[in-house]
Amino acid sequence: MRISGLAAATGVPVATLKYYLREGLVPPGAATSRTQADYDDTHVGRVRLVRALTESAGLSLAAVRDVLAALDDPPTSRHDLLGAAHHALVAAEGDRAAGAGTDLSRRRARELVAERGWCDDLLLVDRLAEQLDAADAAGVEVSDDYLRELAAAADQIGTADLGTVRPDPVSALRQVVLGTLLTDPVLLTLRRMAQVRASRETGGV
Amino acid sequence: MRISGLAAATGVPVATLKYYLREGLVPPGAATSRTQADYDDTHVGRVRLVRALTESAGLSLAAVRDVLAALDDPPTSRHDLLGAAHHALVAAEGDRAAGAGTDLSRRRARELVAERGWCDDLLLVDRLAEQLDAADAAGVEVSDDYLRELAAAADQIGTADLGTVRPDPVSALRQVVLGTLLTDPVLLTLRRMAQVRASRETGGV
DNA sequence: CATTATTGGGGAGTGCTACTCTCCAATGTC
DNA sequence: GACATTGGAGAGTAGCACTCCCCAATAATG
Repeated sequence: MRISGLAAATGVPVATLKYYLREGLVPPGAATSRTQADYDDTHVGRVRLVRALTESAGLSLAAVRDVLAALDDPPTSRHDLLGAAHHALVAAEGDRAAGAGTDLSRRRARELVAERGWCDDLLLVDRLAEQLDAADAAGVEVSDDYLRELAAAADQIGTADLGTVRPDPVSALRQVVLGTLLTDPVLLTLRRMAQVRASRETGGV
Repeated sequence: MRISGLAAATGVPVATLKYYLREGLVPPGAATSRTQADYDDTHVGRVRLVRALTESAGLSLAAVRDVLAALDDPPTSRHDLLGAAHHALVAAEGDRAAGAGTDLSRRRARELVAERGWCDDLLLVDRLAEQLDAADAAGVEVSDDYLRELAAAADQIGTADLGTVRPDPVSALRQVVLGTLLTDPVLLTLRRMAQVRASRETGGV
């Protein structure tokens, strides 16, 4: 399959594919001559993956590149797999995290983590603290009780996420990283649907 | 307070505040002369809100404008409040929804909604269908069982969301819309934390 | 009252991202 | 042999979120 075939198979314009190739988001095809290369199904999958991560998960191309690099790498030691996965996830997401949140919100975050028996990954705790600060600054009060309920729901989700994983380390990494990124928007949509249901039940509002 | 005071109070540069004023994201201050206007605490709150929605919730300025417009409007009829809220939320988020998803995924989405007893808001169902398609295209399989678990967790969250609301209609709208937008990232962070916990429990992986 | 600083307003410029266009000689196809 | 297509690379584009600069009018200061 030549580049126009790849374009036809994925619905992505040839010019954009060339751009992805240049940027290293899609590996080059097998060159059959100086002006011809052959693309196969793995390329089709790659292109679709890039589109899904940008369009649905909302990642930037730079973030996509990081995620793909993490997936392609043999994850050094197999027991550090989830660590690698989260490194990829966290790095792929907001770089808007320079500061580390207020002392107060960091304490709240750390207390919640401790209460749940979660590990206190510094990156994640800091991020949570910043998000709590942002809500506070916007005048939205996030109570401890409410936060606990969110955490309980997250706990269920985390369990479900890991439940889908096969023991095979490479596909597990792929499954967790991509699955999480691609079902984040799904989760938020479900949340909105559930809100509508909840509002009906609590009366007309 | 003049514009420099507003800048000092919010940490946002004067040039940026002027830009927000021009774009109508922040209402003009009370003009005390042709070259002077007075800003008060409501302006400080507005600016902080804009920053929280862009930096933490990841909205574009255009989306922020839509959300603010929806909040400022008297919500026509008070019983359509959640409807207004969701209209604001949905409109504020992805416009990347032109198509409507595969027939298959739309059916899956509608079945899930029916199973949960949720209302089948067309906009939300279509969005969910597209997100499922994106995951599928990327080669990530989302099983029905897994989706059900996500929905169950979402149901809890939706209940918790509505539980924080006071019967006062105006503050309820504000609470739901802003609360949802600002705790979406919180929820995703908690999910990642829970994944780390789950991975520890299922063995070293 | 004179001088200096600041203000609101607005146009234009910046840096970044994700493409998109144009050109080229080499190659494939009919 | 004529024409279309390809890979490669440079340059151009559109949109976004600022950021800079200039202006005359005003406020603050001595």
